[in-house]
Amino acid sequence: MSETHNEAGAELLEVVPQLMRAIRDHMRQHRAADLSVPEFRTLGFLDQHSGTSLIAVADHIGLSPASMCRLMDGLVERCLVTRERKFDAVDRRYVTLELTARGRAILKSARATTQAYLAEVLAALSPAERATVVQAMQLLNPLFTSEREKERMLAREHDGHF
Amino acid sequence: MSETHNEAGAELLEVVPQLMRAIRDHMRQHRAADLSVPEFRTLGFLDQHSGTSLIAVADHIGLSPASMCRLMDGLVERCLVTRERKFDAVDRRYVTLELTARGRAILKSARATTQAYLAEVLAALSPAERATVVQAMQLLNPLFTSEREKERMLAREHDGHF
DNA sequence: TATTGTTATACTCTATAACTATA
DNA sequence: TATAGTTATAGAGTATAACAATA
Repeated sequence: MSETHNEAGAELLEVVPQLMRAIRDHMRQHRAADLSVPEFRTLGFLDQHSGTSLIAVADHIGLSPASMCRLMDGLVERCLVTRERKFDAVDRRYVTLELTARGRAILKSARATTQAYLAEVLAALSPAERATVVQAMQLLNPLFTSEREKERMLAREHDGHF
Repeated sequence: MSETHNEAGAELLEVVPQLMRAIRDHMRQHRAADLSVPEFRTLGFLDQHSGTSLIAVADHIGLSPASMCRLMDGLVERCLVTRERKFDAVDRRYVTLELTARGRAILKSARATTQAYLAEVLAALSPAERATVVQAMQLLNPLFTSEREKERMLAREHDGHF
C-alpha cells in the first residue's frame, strides 16, 4: 500500500463529500425539476436502459430493492416513469420500467440546470485543468460500480436478458 | 459556456454520487468507528481547528446550525468532543469545541480504515493515473467551499477571531 | 437589532424484515 | 428453493421555525 494510494484516498475523502453536498444542495434549491440526486440518476439510467427491471436499477444506483421500489412509486405518481407488468412476458416476475415523455423532459431540464451550475463553478479552471478533472472522473467511474451490477452485466452477456 | 465545461460537469454528475455512496456504505459497514460521513468530517475539522465555534463547523461541513448542533450532541455524548461555554470569554455567545483524546483516536482509526479501503480500490490504477486523480481533487477542492465559509475566513483575517 | 447556539417538530431518505407471485 | 417486486416499519439525517442569551 504505497503513499500515492493513500494520498489519492485522502484527497477523495476530503473533496468528494463537498462536491456531493454542492450537487445535492443545488438540486434541492432548484424546485423546477424537484428531483433528489438518486431520482435524477434513476431517470438517467432509464433513459439509457429503457424497459429495464427494478433490481437492475437498484443495483446500478446502489439502493436496496425496497428503497428503489419506493423511489419509483414517487416517479410513477408524478408521471415521469411507467411501470408495467406484462403478462405475456418471458419471465412474469419482472416489471418493465420506461420513461414517459414528461420524464424525459424533466430529466433533460434537470441535467441542463445542474450542468450549467457546475460549468459556472468549473469556469474558474483552465481548459487543461478541466481536462484533468474529466480524465480523473473517467478513471474513477469504472472502479466504483457495484459488485452486484458487474455480476448482472456478466449474466446479461450469457442470457441476453434486457 | 464551452463544451469542456459541460463535459466536466457531466462527468462529475455521473461519478461523484457513486463515489459518495461507496464511501458512505463503507463507513456504515465499518462498525468500529461508527461515524457518519458528516461526523467524520466534523472530527477532522476540529482536529485542525481546535477550539472553533459551532457556526464555523456548520459552515465548513455545510450543515445548518441546528443540524450541526444535533450532530455535536451525539459526538459529545460519545465523549469524542468537549463543548464548553467559557464565562471569561471575549464573546460569551460562542461555544468552544475540542476533540478529546478518544475523539482523536477514533478519527485516526476511521481515517486509516477508509483510506485503506480507497487505496485498495485505487490500486487498480497506475501511479500516473492516481496522480491525475490527486491533481483533479486538488483543483476541485477550493472551488466547492461554501460561500459562508469564505466570508468567515475573510472576517477572521480582520478580526483575528479564532 | 443582529448573532450564537439550542430545542421542537416534521419531512426525506434509506434499510431490514416479512410477504406475494413467479420461476 | 430462489428471485423479482412490494409493503410495513423503523431509524438516520436534515431543515425550518421559534426561542434564549449575548453583543
